[in-house]
Amino acid sequence: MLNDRQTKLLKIIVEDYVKTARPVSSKAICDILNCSSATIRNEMSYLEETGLLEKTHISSGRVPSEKGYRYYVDHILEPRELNGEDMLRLQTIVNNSSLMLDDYISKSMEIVSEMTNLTAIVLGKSSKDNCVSKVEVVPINEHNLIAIVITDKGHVEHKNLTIKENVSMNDIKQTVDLINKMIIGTQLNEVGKILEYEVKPIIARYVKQHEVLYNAFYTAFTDFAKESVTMTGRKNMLMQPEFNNADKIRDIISKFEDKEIVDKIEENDNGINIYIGSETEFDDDVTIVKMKYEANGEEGTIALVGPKRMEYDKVVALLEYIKENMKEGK
Amino acid sequence: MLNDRQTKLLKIIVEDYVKTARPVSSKAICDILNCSSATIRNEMSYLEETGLLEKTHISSGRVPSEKGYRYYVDHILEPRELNGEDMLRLQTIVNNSSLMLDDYISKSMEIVSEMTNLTAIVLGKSSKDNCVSKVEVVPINEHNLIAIVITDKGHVEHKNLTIKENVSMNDIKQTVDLINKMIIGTQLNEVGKILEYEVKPIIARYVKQHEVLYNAFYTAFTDFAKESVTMTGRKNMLMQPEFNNADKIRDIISKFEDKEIVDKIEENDNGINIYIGSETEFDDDVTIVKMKYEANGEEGTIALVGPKRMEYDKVVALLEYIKENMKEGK
DNA sequence: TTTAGCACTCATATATTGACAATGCTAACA
DNA sequence: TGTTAGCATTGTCAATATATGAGTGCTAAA
Repeated sequence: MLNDRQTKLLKIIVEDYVKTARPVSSKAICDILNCSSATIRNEMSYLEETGLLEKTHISSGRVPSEKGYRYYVDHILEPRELNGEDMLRLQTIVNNSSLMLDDYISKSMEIVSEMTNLTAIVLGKSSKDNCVSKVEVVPINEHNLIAIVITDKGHVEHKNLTIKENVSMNDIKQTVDLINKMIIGTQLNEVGKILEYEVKPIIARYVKQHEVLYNAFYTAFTDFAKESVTMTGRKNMLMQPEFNNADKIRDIISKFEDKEIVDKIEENDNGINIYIGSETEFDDDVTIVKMKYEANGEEGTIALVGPKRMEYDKVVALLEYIKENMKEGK
Repeated sequence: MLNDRQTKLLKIIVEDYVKTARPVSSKAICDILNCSSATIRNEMSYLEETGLLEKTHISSGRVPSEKGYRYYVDHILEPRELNGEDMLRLQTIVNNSSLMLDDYISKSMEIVSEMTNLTAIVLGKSSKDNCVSKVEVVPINEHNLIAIVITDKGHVEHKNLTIKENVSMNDIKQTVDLINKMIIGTQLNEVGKILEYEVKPIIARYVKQHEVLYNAFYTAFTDFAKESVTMTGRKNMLMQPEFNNADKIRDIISKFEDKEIVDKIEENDNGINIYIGSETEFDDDVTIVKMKYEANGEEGTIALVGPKRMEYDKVVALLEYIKENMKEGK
């Protein structure tokens, strides 16, 4: 455990380094803590022994280590009060009552990304537990149909179906009616089973080209499971000095293009979670701040990605603000 | 105009430089052209006077200038025959008959991006000239509806509508029926007018809360106009050595994030168009190869973006192959 | 426990050097 | 007239040296 002065010191070093991106020297701190640089150096070397600080080289100033950031986040950090300007920008979105939840979230995150210079990620609301509330089929021409599935939480997915053989409009209608009858109210991830074991046997009896039709719908439904990921402000974060060499940037970009890695962000518990450096499985210089939300029975995850050296207090405050204003029903 | 040997020389230099990314020396060419390096140097210096070649420094080998690439593309380039492996990979997509046009294109471009190490862009089929073929509204709960618009070419867009005041289900149904009656067959970019001048007056008479409903639908339709842009393989192109400094990469990434710049690619005539360096309004080191297509009455644009130093012959061959196989109706 | 002072270390910037890869030019040659 | 050999010239690249300054660790004294 750190004593009062050590805690203050760590806080100062983290926050100064976050601001300037330069190792913090003992001299720079004297004034703030009212003691000489030598005293600071003594304390610094203790914090370094504890593993909370690091030097970039033997005679450099100190930089927070990963453990240092972790300690800061766990024990020192308190959400910063939002400044008036930021508050105002977000407020206009909160107040726009014609926005539905999804739009409220993506718009807010766009702004947050800009305000923090971080990359904002909105992970597709996991629609697995959405229930089918309507299936619709619209013919485009002889061989093409559009299947539309709507869930009870307001998500819509559509898929174009191509049917090679001639299938009568009547058969199609019959199939759709049947599907509607059998699977309304079913959770999306259950639909596959029901189609296979309950719907298929029946249409096999009544519908002539049932194989063709069945396959078309089956692929349509299974495709709906895929989740969407949207990102904004990739460039913002890459402007940070920790990403000032080409290979580093390329690496980060590659990671972003690989959806699997982005998806991994989602596997964790509720509230705001902060993953620092190696904890991210992404990059040792990167921190990911993640928040699950639940509103109107719909849940999702938003995340901010940026250098370890980020304004944790501001980020947390912003996310909490978004969550706060989401609860009030949209 | 270049004589035969000069033409050959330019071709060799372009293709060698494309392959190796290193300035081409006179010595390296002797063998191919059966003459001494001095002779090559004489020819080279002529091509440099003409502005087709450049040096990176006074004693370096030669590199094609922008004008050199332009000359190569205009007068020398002939589409390379696709190699068996590439052909095969694309063929599997061509043969997958359950794919509709859009999917065929995006899947093909994904593969092309991988094969060429370029960034592939599929620009949203300009749906302006699509006609509305159906409008549907599905209620989610008291205050939220989903409006779905389907066009004759099989595009589907949907939008969640929030309605603050209490509106009766009956009013909604009436409005939707009316909209359906009035605007089916109308081009998307005409819908606005018809809504304003023909639909609005009528629902104003028959529907109680017409303002609320009308506004909801109006914003829904106007939003549909927005076009989609998808990109794959950004990272591929950034691996190229011309983008090996951080600022350059940052610059390119920023450009990609700015939709306006990407959209600009679209404003040009049919067939395959190649924009080199400064012609791109993107970056002097970048070439954009763009192809408009039209199939089944639907048109769109695909583009490949990469360094000027790209395999033009391969790129052209691939795009032509895609276009060829698209015509056969999907 | 704090502090002043000093030796020490390392990053950063700049200059120096030699090896090398090309070129341009000139003069000779076919 | 076109081609070529030879050589001086030029700039890149990598390795090495040099100076400067910022910051530390340690010690001894307050």
